[in-house]
Amino acid sequence: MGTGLDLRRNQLFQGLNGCDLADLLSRARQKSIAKGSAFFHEQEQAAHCHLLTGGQIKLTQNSVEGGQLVVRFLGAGEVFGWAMVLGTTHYPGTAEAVTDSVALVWEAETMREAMLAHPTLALNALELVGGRLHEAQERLLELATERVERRIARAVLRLMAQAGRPAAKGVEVAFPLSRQDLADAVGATLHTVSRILASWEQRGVLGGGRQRLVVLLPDWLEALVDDRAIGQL
Amino acid sequence: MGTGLDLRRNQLFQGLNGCDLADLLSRARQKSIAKGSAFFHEQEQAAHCHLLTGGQIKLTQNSVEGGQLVVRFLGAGEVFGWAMVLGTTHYPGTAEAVTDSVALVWEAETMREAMLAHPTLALNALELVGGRLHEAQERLLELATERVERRIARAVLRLMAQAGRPAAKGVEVAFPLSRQDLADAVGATLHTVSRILASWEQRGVLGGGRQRLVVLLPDWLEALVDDRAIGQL
DNA sequence: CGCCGCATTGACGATAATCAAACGACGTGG
DNA sequence: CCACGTCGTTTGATTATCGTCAATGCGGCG
Repeated sequence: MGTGLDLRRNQLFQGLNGCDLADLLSRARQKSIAKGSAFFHEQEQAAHCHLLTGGQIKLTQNSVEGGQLVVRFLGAGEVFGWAMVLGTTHYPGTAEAVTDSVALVWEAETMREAMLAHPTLALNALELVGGRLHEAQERLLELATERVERRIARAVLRLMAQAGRPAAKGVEVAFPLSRQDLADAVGATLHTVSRILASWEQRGVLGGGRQRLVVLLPDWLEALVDDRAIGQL
Repeated sequence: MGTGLDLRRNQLFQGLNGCDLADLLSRARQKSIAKGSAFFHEQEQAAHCHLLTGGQIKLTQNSVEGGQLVVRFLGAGEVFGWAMVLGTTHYPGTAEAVTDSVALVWEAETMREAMLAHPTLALNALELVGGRLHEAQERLLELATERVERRIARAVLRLMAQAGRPAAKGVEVAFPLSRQDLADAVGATLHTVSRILASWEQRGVLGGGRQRLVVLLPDWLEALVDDRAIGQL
């Protein structure tokens, strides 16, 4: 569709033959969402299944008294909002576009039928969810056992790996994210994050500014994550 | 097999016809593990898929520097240790028996073939993992936004729902668990958990002792979880 | 030009970790 | 059967990490 995204290479569609894929695609609808709006909101009835073909989104969950958690950031090619396919009737989170975004949308029922007809598709989905579960448990371990600074370092490295783009000096995270977002991703407050990032900036580990993040010394962050106390100054 | 566990009712096997189920079962091996030992350890090569038919186990993950997280407690009828089916080559955690336990064990490959042959099975698995993912994300939100006391309350209520057994007075958690286990389940230290449980005991919310837990006032815990500050004394 | 949302910074306080010690129950072996 | 040792638990004192409260600065957008 001219977006440069080859769906045959998508993890979800591996092993599916061309005709079947085309058939499945013909059953999808396209949905465009402007930056700042959402594909769906937490607690809404979940009847669809989404595949992001362009743009970037942020999956969030809200606790009763104001707390927010960024479940994950995602970019083109990733599946999301498929609660119904996974056996949940309501969306567990909100999918907000942080960039103008486009997604393919199927009726959950259509996707389930396709999986029954093409077990490969179901197995691919199983691996996909398996991967997400694995990640979630890794994060749980980190959140339960590590302190804030290291968790932030991990988050930054992940963002770099996922949305990194070489910049004038260092690697820029091509993803508009506020300190608040980062805080919500690691389970900390805006303030703590700001302080820590500021200290990293002083040491020349990081650059950036308003909604931007540029990693200058990834190795330094890796060292911080891989424990050892780092040669301080 | 005389364990009183009806596998036809198992979530994983729903919608599978009797013959196919019998066939699949005939391909399983049985494995017994004594209390204190493990079905498998974190980081081991994962070539199998397990279904607990008797006993109780504890799934744990260890962080580099000593921290431990209890991923989940589970009882008869639950699937576990199927990393390979979910696309991971090594077990992400350890499955330790807290009671003498028995499990059916398949080669991961066998299970994958069965899923290809019976898409229903794959869809059931997908829902199962979907549920686990959902739980994991809920825990992430809690861990990131709530205080220790409330997290403990939640954990206790969950344990009660999962392994509760009416006792002389109140409901006993039929699961041998130490304060340390509970601490590792909520991301706190043994000491903090001990203190909080002690305070609950004083108020008559809880009873129990060494490795035992008896909930006397579940409503009180629910109130604690559902926020509002509770009428103190 | 002025407002609004994002970010920075400081002071303070509290939650929960860490350090430290002792107790009680249970199981084991003498 | 009792003594002993181990493991789980309790409790106290102290500290530190991080959240809360508060105020100000900055940059973009209307």
